[in-house]
Amino acid sequence: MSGYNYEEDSPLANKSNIPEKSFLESLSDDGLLEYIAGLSQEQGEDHGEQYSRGDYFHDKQKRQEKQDREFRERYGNGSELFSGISIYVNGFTKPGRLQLHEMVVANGGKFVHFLSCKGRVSHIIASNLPLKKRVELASYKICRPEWIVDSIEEGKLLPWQDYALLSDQDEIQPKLPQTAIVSCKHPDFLKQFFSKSRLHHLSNWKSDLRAEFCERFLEKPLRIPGKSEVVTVFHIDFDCFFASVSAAANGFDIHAEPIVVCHGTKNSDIASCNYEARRYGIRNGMWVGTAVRMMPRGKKLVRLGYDFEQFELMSKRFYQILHDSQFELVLPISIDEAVCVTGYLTHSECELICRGIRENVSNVTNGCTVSIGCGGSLVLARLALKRSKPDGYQIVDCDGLDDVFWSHLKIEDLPGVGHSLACKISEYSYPPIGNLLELRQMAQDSLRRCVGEKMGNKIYLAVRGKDDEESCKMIYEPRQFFQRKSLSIDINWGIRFDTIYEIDEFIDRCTQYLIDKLRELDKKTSQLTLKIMKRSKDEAIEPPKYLGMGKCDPVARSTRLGVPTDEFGVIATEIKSTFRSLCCPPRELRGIAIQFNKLEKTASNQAKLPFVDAKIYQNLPSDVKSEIGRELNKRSINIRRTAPKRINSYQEQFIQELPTQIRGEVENEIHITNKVNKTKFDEIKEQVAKRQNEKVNAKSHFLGENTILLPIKFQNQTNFKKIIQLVMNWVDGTIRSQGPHEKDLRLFEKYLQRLSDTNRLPLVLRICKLISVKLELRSEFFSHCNGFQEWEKVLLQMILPKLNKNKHTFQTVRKLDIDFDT
DNA sequence: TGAGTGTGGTAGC
DNA sequence: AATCGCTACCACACTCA
Repeated sequence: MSGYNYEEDSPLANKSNIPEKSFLESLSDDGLLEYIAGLSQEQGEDHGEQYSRGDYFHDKQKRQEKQDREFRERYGNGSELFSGISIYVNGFTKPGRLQLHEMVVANGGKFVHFLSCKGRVSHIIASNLPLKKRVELASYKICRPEWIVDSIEEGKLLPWQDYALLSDQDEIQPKLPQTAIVSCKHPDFLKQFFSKSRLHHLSNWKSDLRAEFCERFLEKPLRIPGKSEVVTVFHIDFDCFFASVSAAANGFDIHAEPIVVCHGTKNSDIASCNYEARRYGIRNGMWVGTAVRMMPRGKKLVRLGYDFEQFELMSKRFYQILHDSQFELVLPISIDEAVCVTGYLTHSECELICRGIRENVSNVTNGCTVSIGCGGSLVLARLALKRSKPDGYQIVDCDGLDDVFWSHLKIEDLPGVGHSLACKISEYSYPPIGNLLELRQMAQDSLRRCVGEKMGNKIYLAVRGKDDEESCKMIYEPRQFFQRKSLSIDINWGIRFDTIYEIDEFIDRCTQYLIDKLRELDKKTSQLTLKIMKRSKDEAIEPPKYLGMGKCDPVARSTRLGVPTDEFGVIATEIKSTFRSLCCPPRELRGIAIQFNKLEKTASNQAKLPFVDAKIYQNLPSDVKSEIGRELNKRSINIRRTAPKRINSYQEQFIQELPTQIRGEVENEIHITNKVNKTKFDEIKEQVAKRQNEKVNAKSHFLGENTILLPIKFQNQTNFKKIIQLVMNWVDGTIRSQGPHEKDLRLFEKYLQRLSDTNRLPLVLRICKLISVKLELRSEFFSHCNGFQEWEKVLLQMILPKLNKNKHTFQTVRKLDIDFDT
């Protein structure tokens, strides 16, 4: 170890000269937070009395600055290897903390001593991390110290991912033989399902690649070609990616046997099949059983499983090659596919590039092949790619395109044209259009009439080798193009529930999943959509595919939230409430999708507002607390729990969890109450209190326990009884006077509407009956009163119509009564 | 006429 | 044993004021 002596540098002698106050004041916000964290951290260690807080920290601060300067002077050969990187070392490491500190600082990096403030640390170095800490630091880049050592040795910054600290659990846990399927009622369902879902992986990879593109862009703004510039586009794509990679990983020769990648043996989707399998007519997306039947007698079809890790690894190497090539833009399309853009290149230059890439990729992926299409526009590159497959490349020049090129392309080869549009187009004229050569003959107007304005235009341009404006955005406004605009989760497999409560729990878990992602993005949402898949009438309860969704009717409903939010309570409650409004009997549900539609950046003043962890604050030596407290106060820095819980009063939390509609009302009520408190009209006050009480009780009925983690309980007898009690008192109290107040009545009506919207007509019926009985009982004395007549009107004009309107659904609702325990 | 909603289609393997 | 049918985004038809 180098000869640094910390004690030597301690400017203890100076301590009396520095007024304590000015020291605190002299620190930046970050510095202050660090100071507090440090103080709290060191509190447990035996420091001795001679060390007072001011000196201690001042020492530390000065010492560190000095150290860093010295390190750099002594060792810094001007290396900027770690420039822009700031590391934090956690726990015991080899080499040790001090050595790492030295290495990083000497090479232009920053060394952070405390993890007090998020965002200041780019990497965490650790050799071993206990599970708890791992969870706590999950959002950081955590890698082993060898990353630093090796990077210095190599003289270049190595990818930290290669040194990522794997959890002990990951390593120790033995690979279990196929685990049984976890039911959708089980908390681990989502995790297990996603871990095996190819589509989930494809979607996630795509999002990650897009996010990475944006980050890259932010770091180093790319040169975007001008719209008038001539560009060359390379569209590069693996040949049957999953099949190739799985085959290579399992030692199969991709050319020798027909291979498919799938889970099962019968009604399982084929994610990918090699060209050998395609010779027999097998296609991606087919069921395995169908494919097996297409094989000639005696010929075997090889079935391989998914190896998502391997797919990811191969993709990483693929993209690495593209990034290392001299493209101006590398645009991610999917895990195995990218579009690369350069300025004008000659034909032979293009050829050189295509060959180079194909060879490089094959070298690093155990012989997997990519095909490349190259042309002067996105669409030409893509069409050329189609023609080049498999295992080839094609460079096309717009002017030199012959009829052969077009006649070999199918309508579905056009980007954005799938099965549905292809059918529409081919059937639009007689004889049916079969290839792009024929489609080129179609007039722009007919095309637009056939497939719509935009798509008609797009296709018209596409068959002439030109991109439409929308597709161009990928090149000319890539950041906007790859920016995420929504966030959602879809589950349409394995969904089999019996009760509404199980669905509530499931919705809670989905919501939590989304919120975690939302917070990672530092965003909030202001519009939600719930989409469900409901078994179509007359469809079998269990479809051919095991736990599949079968034929379903999709239904969607969206909600606007007044204020963008990332609160679990608000969102989960809203979704659960929306689910009820869609009237799907629990057993008929086959799929759920939840979307966050309008994403907004978390308000910057809120996001950046520094805060001190309450725990840390509590740990401070008591003599400093008050002083620190004052300083924090002065700077408007909050003390709060680390898991930010912004709701502090019971009432607020309660309101947060109400569905928006009701929330608005309750908030309004509270607003009125506050006003009333000022004007002190006792009578009104009483009325409002009563009304509010009634509302709150009504909400308790909806929400049951107020803990967000508990399932919503609808059968809470006590609460419903309370509501009835309230209503009855209300009727009693107003029957002999002027009748119900209009405002009260409106609230009451909304409550009834809510009940009927959420399939609880029996409750409405019960309220109806009780009121009717009450009126009957009172008719002898009060039938002449205004109030009596008003109530009769309510019964006949408001409540009964609701029941009648829903008569047709009453039958099904009846069946659900058991669930609602009325 | 413009804004908002729900539906449908497509893309990747 | 089966089986893991996701998810972001655009365009359109429709409704409402």
